[in-house]
Amino acid sequence: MSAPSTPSPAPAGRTRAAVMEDVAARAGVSAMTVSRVLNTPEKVRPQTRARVLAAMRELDYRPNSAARVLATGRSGVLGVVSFDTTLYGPASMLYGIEQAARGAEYTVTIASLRTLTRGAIEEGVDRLRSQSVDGVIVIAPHLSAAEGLRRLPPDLPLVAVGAADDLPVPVAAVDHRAGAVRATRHLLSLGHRTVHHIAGPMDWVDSDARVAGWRHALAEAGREAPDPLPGDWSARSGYEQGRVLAADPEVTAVFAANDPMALGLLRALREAGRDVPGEVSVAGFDDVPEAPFFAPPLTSVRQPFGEVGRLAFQMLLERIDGAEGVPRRTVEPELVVRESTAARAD
Amino acid sequence: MSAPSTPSPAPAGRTRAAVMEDVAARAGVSAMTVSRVLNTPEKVRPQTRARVLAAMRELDYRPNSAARVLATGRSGVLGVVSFDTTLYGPASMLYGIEQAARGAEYTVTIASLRTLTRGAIEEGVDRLRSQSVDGVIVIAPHLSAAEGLRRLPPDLPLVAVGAADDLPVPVAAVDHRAGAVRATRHLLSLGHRTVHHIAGPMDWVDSDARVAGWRHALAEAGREAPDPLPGDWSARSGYEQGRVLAADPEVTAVFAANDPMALGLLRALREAGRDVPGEVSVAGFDDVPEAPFFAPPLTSVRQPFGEVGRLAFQMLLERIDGAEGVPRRTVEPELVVRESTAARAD
DNA sequence: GGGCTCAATGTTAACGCTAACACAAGCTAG
DNA sequence: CTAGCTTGTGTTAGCGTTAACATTGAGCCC
Repeated sequence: MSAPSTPSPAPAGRTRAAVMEDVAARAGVSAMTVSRVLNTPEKVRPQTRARVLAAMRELDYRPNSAARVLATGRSGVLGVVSFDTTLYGPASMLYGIEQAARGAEYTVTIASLRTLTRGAIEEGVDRLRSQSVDGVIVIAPHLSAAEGLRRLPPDLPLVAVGAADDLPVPVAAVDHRAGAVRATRHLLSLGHRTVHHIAGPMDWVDSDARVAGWRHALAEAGREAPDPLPGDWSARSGYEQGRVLAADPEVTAVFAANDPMALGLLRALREAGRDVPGEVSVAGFDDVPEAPFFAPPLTSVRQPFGEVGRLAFQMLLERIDGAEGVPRRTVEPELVVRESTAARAD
Repeated sequence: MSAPSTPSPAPAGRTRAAVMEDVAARAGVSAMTVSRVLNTPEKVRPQTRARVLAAMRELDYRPNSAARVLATGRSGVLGVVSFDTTLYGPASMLYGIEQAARGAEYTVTIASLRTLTRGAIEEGVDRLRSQSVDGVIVIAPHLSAAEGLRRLPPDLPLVAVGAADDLPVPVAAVDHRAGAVRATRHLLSLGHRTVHHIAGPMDWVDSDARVAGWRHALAEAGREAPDPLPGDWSARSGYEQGRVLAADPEVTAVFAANDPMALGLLRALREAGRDVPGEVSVAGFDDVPEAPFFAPPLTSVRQPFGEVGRLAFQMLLERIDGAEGVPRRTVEPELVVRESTAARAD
């Protein structure tokens, strides 16, 4: 349509994209030599290589990956099956994976799950598999996901992120339990008699592990564990459970299983006129970028999402290269103390 | 290694995955008929079709997409080039795109940009193109991205999300300007003499449009526009600029260009002892899920990210199907009034 | 009942690339 | 000086699928 104004190297008027044969003809070599320049350049005489590279540039040649895949059986693509990539955690992990993958010349294809119905994971993996991915990373930290993971094709290289630990698949995860222990110990060390807990949804592995860590820290200090209150990760659920806790004058320390719930909790406490951290201390989990700006700035357990993403990718590479076994590697989270926790007033 | 315990339909011991020819042999037909069962089932006699489908199931056959791509030239894959998929906006759009794509039997491949250096977009598009994507959606709402978008191959179906409006590419966007106008008018209608603004980074199209909308609303009311304060989308920058604003007793209404900055601003005002909304009204932009739980709950402009993602996908489909021209379609954001804005105290 | 159409299926040849082997020329070693 | 190795390149075949054309047989019309 428009006149070619850019100094594009692609000859205008050309109708079909250049293929290897075109490059070969232009450089006066065979297609195979062109292929070698791409894959094993050291096996081509520098002079020839230069001619071929020049021809590629002149024709704006791009290798056709579909043909490559067909010929080699390797795609250089890895699939990520994830539940709700809108959440900060999954989004960050996806990002970490993508960055790591790029460094290793891999491309990432995604399959988001809308729901976690039975079979959803298998369907996601299937969609990716038919795209001939070299391997798959599953981000689905649900207990019910375990079932789906069990019945996956055993020949497909696969790594799960943050999954249950009794699975027959390799897992990369944050040590949620250790994080919960740290947060709870911190609150106890401030003189609180016990620590209440707003938990994540029942179905999540993360929730489970955090409840376990919280329980453990209370037990080792010889304290009773009050019933945890169930939330669903949303600020709203934190708010609702927070209203319950705010009404109970015995409550002086609360550990929320993630930051949005902590935010909701803070609002509930504020509305009930209970000062944080004067009357009640609050700790969260995730350490989202906004946590330092909550009212008050939130003490939270920082999850190294990006790092887990990189770890998962690395483990997947090992699988693809033929590693056996079902390792489980974890990354330690770190407690970041801010102003929402303080010594118990007497 | 382990004994086959699952009732997997794939015959154990089989070494190579089944291909079309295998299915054909088993069903007693030619490969072409199998292909037809997959692509144009109505052209195959029901009886034959059933036999073929049965054979597929028995052999756990999965079509090889690489071969399909090579033969047809269509991949059923679309690429998304995005800047920082960790941010709520891009993550939500990506999700919207993926969901829409799934409905149309498309798969999504991503290329995240680490930086927005010159050429980054082209490089991202190139990476995707060599994966033979059918089309590309670029999420890069930066002014500097414009340059990159200009020099893209004209034959590749492409849609930009939220890009500048003087570009030679189709654009799907939120009408940021209209959103800013609404927020500013709302604040003025509450009796504030003027509205201050914490802007996004200079380089973003979104920032620009929001500044323009804010300016317009002030101008139409005959008010002076104070100098906008530059932020970088982060809560921290909102906090820092907030300290400046909090120190100025003339300031009674602030419109922050996104919610995290509004959150930082709220903290700064709180620390300075200025009541919100008693002394100062605050409005944000994005309406993140946590906004209702800020202190106080934040009035904000809701961005329909998912909708924009769907719109972009739909526009891309039209491109792929041969549509011409460079349409620009926008979605109107909506103002959600909460407790952070109130009538000016006298 | 011969020629026609139409529906269902088969055959052949790509698609663009690379693995595997083949070959030529130059060099080394005995 | 010849067998044997090395280096650089070419040839052939095949990866799994579909487009395009070919074939077969049934049903129909005049």
